[in-house]
Amino acid sequence: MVGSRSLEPEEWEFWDTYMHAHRLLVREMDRGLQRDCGISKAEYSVLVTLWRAPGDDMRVGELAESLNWEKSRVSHQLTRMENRGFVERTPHGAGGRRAGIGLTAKGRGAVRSAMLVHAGNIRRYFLDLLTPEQTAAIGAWSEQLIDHVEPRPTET
Amino acid sequence: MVGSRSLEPEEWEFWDTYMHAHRLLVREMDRGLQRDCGISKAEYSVLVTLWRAPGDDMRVGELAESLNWEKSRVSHQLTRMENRGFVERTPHGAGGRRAGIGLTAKGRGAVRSAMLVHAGNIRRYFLDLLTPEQTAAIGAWSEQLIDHVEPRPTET
DNA sequence: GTCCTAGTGTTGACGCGTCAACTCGCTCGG
DNA sequence: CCGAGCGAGTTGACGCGTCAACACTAGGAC
Repeated sequence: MVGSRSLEPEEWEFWDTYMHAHRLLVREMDRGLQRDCGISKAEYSVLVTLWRAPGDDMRVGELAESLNWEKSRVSHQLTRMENRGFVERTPHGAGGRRAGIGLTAKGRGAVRSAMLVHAGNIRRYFLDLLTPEQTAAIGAWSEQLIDHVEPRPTET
Repeated sequence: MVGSRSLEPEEWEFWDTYMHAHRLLVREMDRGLQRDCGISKAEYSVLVTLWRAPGDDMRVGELAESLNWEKSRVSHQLTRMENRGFVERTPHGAGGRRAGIGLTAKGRGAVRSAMLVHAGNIRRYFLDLLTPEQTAAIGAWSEQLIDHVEPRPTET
């Protein structure tokens, strides 16, 4: 497996084409969110996760777990979003420890419109461009890759 | 807003799964390059592009064009890579040409090993996991998406 | 009690990426 | 000649993301 022999030209090209397509897809999705809602993809992820949270506030660790992000990344992101007024850290832990993360009213408003915009863009730039066979192929491949890299028995 | 009707649950899930898979793929590719060659994906792209360049040095604009990057991004990247000793900006002042970009010996060495490592990882994390039908589907989709977003007859 | 360790969250340094503003040298119109 | 404008390249500010290091609390072990 460490054969590391080089790829055939058409394999390189296939890889490049796929990566290029994905980059464009992500770029358009990001720009749509930014342009229409004024939020970034990272902010979107946090907002949606908090919005779907059962209780009113989450802990940083839960957020990190749920997003599959590192805690430090969550913390940095929360700092930025707190400055923008989307979330607030409630100092509600035992002994003055900051623990709870909650959406502000502004955050709740943002997430509502963002989900609509995002859904539309997923349709426009992704779902609508796929034939059923391509959908099946990409779905199967995605699951297989996830299983391969991160063997986690989340079988559906 | 546009049509913006929300997505069906299985559409959301399809999107999430695909994005998750792609994130894992990119992460593994990046880590492999970083671990085995000590270079980042961005550095890899620049190194390979310079290595494949016809002459001995390129201009920033050509590099940007070739990589499909913004010039400022190229410039920032070159600054970092110059500090690391992979490339050099040759003051080429006469005739309106300002700076040529060339690989150093270290850069040439790095690109050689990086391409092998990268090729192996593309195989391991991408090509080997695809059935021929999936390959065909992803290839077709990629080209269609590129055409959709960036209507440019890039025949590669 | 003190020390050790584990868990949780934060911070700093740094690379990556975008956008806007800037410099520099050239060319062209007056 | 002068300056407006253009194209090439750079820089700065800022957000995103990772890694390593740093609190701080809690729970034992002794």
